[in-house]
Amino acid sequence: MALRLYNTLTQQVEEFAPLRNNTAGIYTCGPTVYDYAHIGNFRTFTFYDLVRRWLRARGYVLDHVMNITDVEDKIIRNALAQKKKLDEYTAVYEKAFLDDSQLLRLERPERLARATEHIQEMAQAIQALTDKGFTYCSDGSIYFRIASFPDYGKLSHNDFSGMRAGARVDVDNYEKDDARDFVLWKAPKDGEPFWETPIGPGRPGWHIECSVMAIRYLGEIIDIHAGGVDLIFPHHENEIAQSVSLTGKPFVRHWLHAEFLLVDGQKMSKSLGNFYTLRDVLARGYAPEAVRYLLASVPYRKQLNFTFDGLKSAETAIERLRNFKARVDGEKFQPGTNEKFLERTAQSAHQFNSALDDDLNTAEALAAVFEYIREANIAMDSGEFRSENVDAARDLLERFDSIFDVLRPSAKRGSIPDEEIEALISKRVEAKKKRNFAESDRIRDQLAEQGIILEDTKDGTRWKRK
RNA sequence: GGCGCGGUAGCCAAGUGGUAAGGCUAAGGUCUGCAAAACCUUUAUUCGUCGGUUCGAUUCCGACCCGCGCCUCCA
Repeated sequence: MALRLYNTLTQQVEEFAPLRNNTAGIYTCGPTVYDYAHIGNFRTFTFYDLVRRWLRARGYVLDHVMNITDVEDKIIRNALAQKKKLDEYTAVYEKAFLDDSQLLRLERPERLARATEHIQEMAQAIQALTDKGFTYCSDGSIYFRIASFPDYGKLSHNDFSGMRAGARVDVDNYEKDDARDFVLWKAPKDGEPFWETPIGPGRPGWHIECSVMAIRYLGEIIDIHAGGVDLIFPHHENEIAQSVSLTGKPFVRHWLHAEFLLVDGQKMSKSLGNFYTLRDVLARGYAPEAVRYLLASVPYRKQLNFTFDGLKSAETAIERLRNFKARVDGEKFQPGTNEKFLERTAQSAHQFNSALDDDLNTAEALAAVFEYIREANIAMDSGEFRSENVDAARDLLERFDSIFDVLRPSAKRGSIPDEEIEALISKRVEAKKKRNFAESDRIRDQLAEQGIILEDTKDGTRWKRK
């Protein structure tokens, strides 16, 4: 079965097929680097990562561009307050974003595109829109005239046809002809950074960067454009208006939107005090993989209520997966093949694939894996699992981990080295042989204090870091 | 008010016109020198409410109730 994805535009699940035979052109709305990204932002970014990984698993070559918005009102305000140059200010948060992404094992897109590095191209695009009659000027700023774009509202399924607000004043005190119109280019204001361009001095509005950079790197029609649901209106609606007006072609074939992460049943906000950055969560001692697992385990079109209980539950679930992997890798099985169980493994792999093909149903994919693990454990306990079943089990785990990527523990600082652990374990084995359980338990407790858990199996002692 | 998402066991959550996946938690048990890991058993006659269609609905239709989000800052 082919990969099927829900398309916000058509409100239907549609088969994915890229325009350029095997290459998927993807544009995702990235961070605005005015502050640390919070885990709600990372829910969406984790979703992008899953899209990437699953497309690759399905044989597509990725051509993925993500923007970094490094010029915008809040950035300018904060940079001014700290008396810093724009790029000096944004560099801190861009780095923080990339570091956090790495902790969450989010793959780097093929290209990261900074808004400030494409100002002249944006100016050109705005000029082109002006030449075609889609814009107007007001107080040195340039606006897009929504009245000139009849399809406005198609993505968000809003009907604006009856709505004709008169001239009004927006938050920036710029004059607009129509409430729906949005700014393409902002005239310079006192003390604020601006760029000299053929369309005059100023800085770009928010929406134009995505249209310009997407078209620049991916062509006029892109396969997938993704973001959070809050971007559907007005951001993506405005991107469509600009891009289609510019090229005369449909802009995007699949619009994908991730639902919100909630905290205490509400959208995260600083005023409610339910605002967590990744740093906040890790500072409480949770592993980054647990965050990744939690964010990935709830299908992206469903709101996800973040709780620390949920994180704990994610950690335990990961433990179970890792324990199983350790068993597959470390246990000695009787020689031979259990054909029936090979079939069972293939069935689980198929179930896993079908779940992800079905609009990235990660919950169902996980269920397939856990069900398999339970049955494999039973087969191992009863001796029905044979040495030649190991490879298939490993393949399944690898396929799982190529998407979820939680099996490898994150390095923890300050742990004792492996050799030291092994040495202590040998001492303990000796003590146990002599039935000196007091000594063997003492060693086990000593290791436990340092976060090392021992497991005695019929094939010897296995250990892991907690 | 318009648009969108959702209401399934203590918590998270999948799913189907034919009688409820999976994870976590809890209790009991098997295994173990004791643990750990693993396994077994138990936990929703029921899927927001009320109607309708149907031999049969959690799943389709209608109405209603509740939660969340967007409606020119926003993942």
